[in-house]
Amino acid sequence: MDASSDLQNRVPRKRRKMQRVTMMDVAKLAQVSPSTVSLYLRKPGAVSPAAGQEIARAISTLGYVPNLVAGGLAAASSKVVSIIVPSIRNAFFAETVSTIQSELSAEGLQVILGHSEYGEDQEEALVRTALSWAPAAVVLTGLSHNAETRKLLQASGVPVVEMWEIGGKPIDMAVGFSHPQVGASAARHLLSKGRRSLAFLGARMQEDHRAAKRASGFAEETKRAAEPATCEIINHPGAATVEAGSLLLNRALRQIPNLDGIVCSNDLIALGALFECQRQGVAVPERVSLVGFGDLDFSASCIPSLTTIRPSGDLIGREVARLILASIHGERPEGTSLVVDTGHVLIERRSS
Amino acid sequence: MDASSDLQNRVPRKRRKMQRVTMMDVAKLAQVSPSTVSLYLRKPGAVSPAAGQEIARAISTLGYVPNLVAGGLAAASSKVVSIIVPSIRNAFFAETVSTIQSELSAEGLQVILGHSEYGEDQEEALVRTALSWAPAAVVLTGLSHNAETRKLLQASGVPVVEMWEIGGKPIDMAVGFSHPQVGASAARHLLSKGRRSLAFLGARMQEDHRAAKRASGFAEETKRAAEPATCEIINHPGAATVEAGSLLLNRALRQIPNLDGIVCSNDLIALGALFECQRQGVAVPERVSLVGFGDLDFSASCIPSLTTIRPSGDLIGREVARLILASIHGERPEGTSLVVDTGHVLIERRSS
DNA sequence: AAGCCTTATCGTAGCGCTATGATAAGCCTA
DNA sequence: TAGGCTTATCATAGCGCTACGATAAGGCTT
Repeated sequence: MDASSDLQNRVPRKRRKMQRVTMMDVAKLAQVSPSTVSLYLRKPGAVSPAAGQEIARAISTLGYVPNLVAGGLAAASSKVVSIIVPSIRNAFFAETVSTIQSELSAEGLQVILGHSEYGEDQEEALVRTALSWAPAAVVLTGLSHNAETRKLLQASGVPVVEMWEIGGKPIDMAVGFSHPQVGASAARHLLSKGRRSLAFLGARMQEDHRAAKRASGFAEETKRAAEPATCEIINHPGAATVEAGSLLLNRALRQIPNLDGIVCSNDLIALGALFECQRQGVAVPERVSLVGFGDLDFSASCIPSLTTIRPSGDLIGREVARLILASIHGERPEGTSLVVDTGHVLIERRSS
Repeated sequence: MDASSDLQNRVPRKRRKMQRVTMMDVAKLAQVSPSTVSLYLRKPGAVSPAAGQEIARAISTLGYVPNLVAGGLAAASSKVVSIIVPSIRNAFFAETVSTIQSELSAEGLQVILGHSEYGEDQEEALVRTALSWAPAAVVLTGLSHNAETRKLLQASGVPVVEMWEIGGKPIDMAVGFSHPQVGASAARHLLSKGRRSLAFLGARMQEDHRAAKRASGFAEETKRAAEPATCEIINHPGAATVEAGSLLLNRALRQIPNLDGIVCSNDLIALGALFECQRQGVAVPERVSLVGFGDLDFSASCIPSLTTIRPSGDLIGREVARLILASIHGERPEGTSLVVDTGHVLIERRSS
């Protein structure tokens, strides 16, 4: 035979890999069409009870596991929600992610996780891969992103929720609270206790813009006070840890002779500061008042118990999930950008 | 025309949704075939430099984002690794997940996260959905799973890593350490300090089998001691929190008159116990020695600093990632189940 | 009983990509 | 210069599912 005929009647290619059980197999066993199986899986109410039972039986006898990848491709949108946080090690974000995850998994959505380590370029890369999953929604942390990230997301048409911060223009939706207001609340609290030489102890504020905003809100409220008061912002370039808190406290003690009020960028730092006060013989709250942020696990139990500001990562998570589900179900008021303020609560305990 | 001819020459269906830019578009612009673009994306070295440049240019002008869902379907295995932990709120797992994620993302793998809340049936459901992603690997926590979970995973042929525990028969691979040995180390340490009335304070040990194993390892080592020593295991049914630690300490003080050595199931509980000792006027380490587990952030800084056992969640994460990558690249010795012991280290500080 | 709705089910064309094997284009070697 | 080997590139058949539109089967009207 000649070459041209060879081109025409080609041998069927070897199939690469037969996967276990497909929807087709289920359909055959249940004596219905694949479409009906698919329909049953997506909207069980739409098929007749008889067919439904037949299909359910077939699924269980065959041990059928639907292939979400194929489904995602066919539906042009996969059942994943991509969440990008600065760090999962951070208890705040862990709580929120955990809550979002719980709420979404009830609706059959998966969570894909990424952490940016507070880098905007790294965040952009994560957004890029997130979008290659054709996700049902993307969740970002904060409102600060580089231009490319915003462009990518806007162009994608995917619902986007920015969480843990409000007070700027969101890409799409936002759930969180105002960080400057948190700083201001802390300042007012200390001022109301008669404290006049204040310090804000923060970590990694070059990158953690939200912490920086709490600091500046704090500083501004101090300036605005009726009685004259001073305020210094002290930053630790490393991570916000208990140890950083100890270091920061010592720096504050050195820099501010009459220091009598301290706000920490989070409760871990506050705990470190508290321990260091104890070591240095600085009485809390007698000589200095201490206010944290986050209301972590230990904050109510430590000695003295820690006055802190609770932002409720849990509530944020629930609201994020709610907005995502509403968007997916098309219940969202078109055109308006949705912003939910979850607020914050100052919890007064013994340290102030 | 009759019905049968109508069946034959049907109108082409409306396409549902055109996606932005496809590989085809890139191929057209770069004047090569789609296969070449695909090849370039997967193995850049395999295409000529000239074609590569052309393709790269096309990708950037069009802003092409590859569709991983389609890729996953075609390749019969998606670039996701599914990690199932009991809880992300737990600092241990957060650390490990974070590390795995970092290591894997360098190889273009995504992490899908699930949390089982210490429920085996919930874990099974998570494994089921995990498998519907045709994942490159599945990571589970611990060696205790229900029969169905094991069956599903074994049948799937997907690489499986069980982490944070060794000492049983893994489904496929395991990375972790022996929990009874951790308990035994803690017991030996307290005994060596002359402590004889010991207690193990744990939380949620009905569900947290690993904590329960640390407790029993502790109890057995105590029995085996040269000098006679007693040991009680006290369990708090709720979560392992600082507050649980306070409650547990009070119960221990009530139940054990001469209590002089305490091991806590984790450092959060130990911190709570430490605070409570301070409140109750129980001198640590003079009257009781205290040993924790986990070496969390605060353990070195608290007062007194906490003797603890470090399991190294970070190392576990790195090893898990290494095994996964080896499996994917087919560098794994066939047939052997791989088990990596990451060990544990007792860090002696002031609390003992 | 004809006509018109519903409702349940089906057939099939892609979704965008990768794997496979084929082909074309060089590049030696004899 | 022919034959044999590498590469580099290509054409195409699915991967398993969902969405679309069509069809069949009843159930009401009038």
